[in-house]
Amino acid sequence: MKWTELDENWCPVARTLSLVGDRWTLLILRDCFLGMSRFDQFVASTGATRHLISDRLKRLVEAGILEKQTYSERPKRYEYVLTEKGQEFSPALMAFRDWGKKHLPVRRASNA
Amino acid sequence: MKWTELDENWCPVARTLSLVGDRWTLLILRDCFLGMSRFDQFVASTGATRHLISDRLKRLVEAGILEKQTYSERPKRYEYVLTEKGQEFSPALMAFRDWGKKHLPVRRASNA
DNA sequence: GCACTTAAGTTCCTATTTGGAACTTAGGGC
DNA sequence: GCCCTAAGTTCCAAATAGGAACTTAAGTGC
Repeated sequence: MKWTELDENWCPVARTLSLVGDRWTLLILRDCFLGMSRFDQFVASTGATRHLISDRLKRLVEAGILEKQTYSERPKRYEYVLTEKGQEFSPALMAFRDWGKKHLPVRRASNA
Repeated sequence: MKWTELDENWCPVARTLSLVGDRWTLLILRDCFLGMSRFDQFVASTGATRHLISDRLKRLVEAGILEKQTYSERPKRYEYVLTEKGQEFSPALMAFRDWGKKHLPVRRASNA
């Protein structure tokens, strides 16, 4: 089964995963909650390839989780902002954050 | 960047994703919360290949999220159960479920 | 008015992962 | 013996991801 086929699954968790069940997608959403909105910010922050960021942003816009807005007409420049639907994803990221803080502490002292 | 390189990231969300930021991994966890524990159950329920299930179960056990237990000595048979660390992942799945129920309703009447 | 820089992508090619089906191992049931 | 179950593993083709360079449309300095 392909993961995109999960979109009509009986289970709401599976349907959610068909949209965001992907490491880079979730990292992009994390960045949005941290206030980022531009292509190159996502590339730099996630460490994913431009290719991947491009693809994932498209999916997120199609899904109505992000909205592509023009912030400069000449030259044409865009940014991606969370829709209300996207905003409502925050409890999931909070849960990930809390679990990570508790169960996956960084072993290095203070490097970053 | 490979996703496994996220494990020492400064961000707890990223570190969490390095373990479970994968559609099949999260579906396996969902199944665990639904009471499933056996290899073939995961295969049937998720629709992933045996190959993938095998790989993801290994990772989850290594990460201490699932525990591999013998439920039959002869023939050797195993099952996978959530550790406490794994149990504590439930808020994240709840958040996914709630978001999916609200924003991704199934369009078909009642097929499954 | 040419070279350099920025932002947002796209393209190309290689490398890694995934998908699908068959095979394996160790018994049990008839 | 022959088929069945459970938990994997193996093999090969297909899809996806990684890396780096290229594109487009300006703006900046000189």
